[in-house]
Amino acid sequence: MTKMDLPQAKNRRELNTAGMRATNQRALILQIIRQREGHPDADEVYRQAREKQPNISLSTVYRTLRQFKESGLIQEVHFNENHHHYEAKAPQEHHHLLCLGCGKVVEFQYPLSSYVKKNVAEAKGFDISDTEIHLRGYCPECRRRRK
Amino acid sequence: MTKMDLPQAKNRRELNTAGMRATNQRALILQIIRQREGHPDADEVYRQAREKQPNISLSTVYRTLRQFKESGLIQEVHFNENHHHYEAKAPQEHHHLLCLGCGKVVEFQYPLSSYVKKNVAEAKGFDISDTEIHLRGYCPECRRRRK
DNA sequence: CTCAGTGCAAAAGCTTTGCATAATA
DNA sequence: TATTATGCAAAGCTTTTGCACTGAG
Repeated sequence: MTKMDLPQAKNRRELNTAGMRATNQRALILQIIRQREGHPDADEVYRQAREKQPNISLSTVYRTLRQFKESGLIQEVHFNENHHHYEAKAPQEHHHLLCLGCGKVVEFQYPLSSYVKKNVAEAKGFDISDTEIHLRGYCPECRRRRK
Repeated sequence: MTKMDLPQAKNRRELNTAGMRATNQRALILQIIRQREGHPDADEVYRQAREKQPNISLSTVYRTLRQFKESGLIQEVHFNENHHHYEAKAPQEHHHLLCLGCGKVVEFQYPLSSYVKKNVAEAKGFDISDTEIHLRGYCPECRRRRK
């Protein structure tokens, strides 16, 4: 057991608020996703979690990610792959630019989703809760390499 | 063997043009994806293909879908799931509205992608080849049901 | 005739599940 | 103490791969 740090304590409270028991595993997983740059998949979260809690199981990671997603703490992102990636629910809505060459993911913000949401959703009568926009292509480095 | 119909012949020529051998399996799979409404996954394509060609194997379906995707004949669509869906490369760029209640997928067109492509991509130096936009929410029927 | 493509079976990756044990509220 | 959550192992689903055989060019 290492000493409890502040973000951990805050995360625990948040878990309780969200109606879940605040276990060490959940607090850790939430912390990992929030601190981490990028968009880890389940296995990356698992590997990082084991550094702090060597006994944590992959099932727990999967179960936890699913729950966090359902309660809105994190978001699932779907890239070109057969598995999911996750990111903390961001305060600012943003979207993703994927490089088909090196796999890099760049985030961008654009005052576009609320616009699309309003126009398209209302046209079809949908009540939209989530917008995912991916652009795929080649980043500057890969463009140069491929030239 | 049923008599050869015209779309089949056209598809065969197209396969040759794309640099692949025009096998019955490929012609059939291409036909299925093109004729079909919706966004079948590999298993749906497989089941439908077996009605015409009972010996076709699931591996062939997977291999073929991957190739078609790589040569640009079809596109992969990523919904909320652990597997891929496919659709014919459409003449008109369009995007998807997903209902979280009943799973329905509605397509919509929006003069947005070229705009986003131009503005966002250039900002980051990307060369964009593909735009995927998903809106998730509840369709009119499900909204009523959930009320 | 040659080589790309296929079918089959087996393996590989990702995710879920059943159940006994441990930890939270 | 009463659940809820965890760990482990096993199973499930989607996708890929190896190899001998078939079929297109």
